[in-house]
Amino acid sequence: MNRATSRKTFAVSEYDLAATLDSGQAFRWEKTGDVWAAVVDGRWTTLRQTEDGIEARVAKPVGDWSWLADYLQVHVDISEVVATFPNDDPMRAAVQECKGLRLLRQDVWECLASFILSSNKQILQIRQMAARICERFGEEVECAGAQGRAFAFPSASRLARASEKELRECRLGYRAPYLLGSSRMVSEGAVDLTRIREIGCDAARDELLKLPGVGRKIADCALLFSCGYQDAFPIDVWIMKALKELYFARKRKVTPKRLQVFSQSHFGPYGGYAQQYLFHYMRKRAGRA
DNA sequence: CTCCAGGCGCCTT
DNA sequence: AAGGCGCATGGA
Repeated sequence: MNRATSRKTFAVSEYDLAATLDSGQAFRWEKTGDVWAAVVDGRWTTLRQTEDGIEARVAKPVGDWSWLADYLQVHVDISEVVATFPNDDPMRAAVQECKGLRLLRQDVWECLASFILSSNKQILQIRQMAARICERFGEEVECAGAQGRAFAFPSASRLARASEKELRECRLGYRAPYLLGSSRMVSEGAVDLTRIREIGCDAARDELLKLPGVGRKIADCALLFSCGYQDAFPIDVWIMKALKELYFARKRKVTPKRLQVFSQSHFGPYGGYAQQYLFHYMRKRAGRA
């Protein structure tokens, strides 16, 4: 065990921290100036991009920083990943526009629950819903400085003890019973998230699909953003639009099934990364227009 | 005001 | 198997 410190620099290059934390894969990061703050692995954590890489701080000194290295996936050689992408116009444009975009490795339950909230909502509103359930049900975490109070994402067992009414008071709308039902099944072990990273992508997806409010898209988000299944390819409205416009512009009728099959074969072993590049590329384009 | 948002579940053909 | 619709809420 190394000497405990409250600050550490991860020496990484080709890592766009802002793009990564604000690309719709995680919903808890808040930016103040050039500093990003959130609770990771039960610790209030701040991150800042520097010349040398990423500088991290925590409230209480820790000796082992592997929890954060793993979360940030600092060991990933992103140029190696990008090299596997198909060499076509859309991907070249997306890579050019999104240099340094990465995938995080989030907590499985937090990621899954967050995406249960995501259906038919804008990213800003997902963030607001997540913040409300953290404040109401999450454990308070020690937090340095004048940032106010910080709360961890509530566990499945804690949310399972909430009422649907309480969840609706967090403005979850019709998602409240979905989150409650999934919380109960996970906390009772009807769906085992603890082994989900080891059982293979397809088996893991089948497991997640047992949960109420979890369909193909939300399952794929959890598989990609928290389980490390890097070929999972979530198809949401943005990606649907991207695939239709960029790859099927000449076709009149493109079915979701067709796009699903295409995405699995076209984007290679790191298809999930390719998906995130396309997603971010489309959002940036829309933001400019 | 209307439109639609990192969809899902359920009900029709 | 495939398509349509309702759902709560609130930003644009």
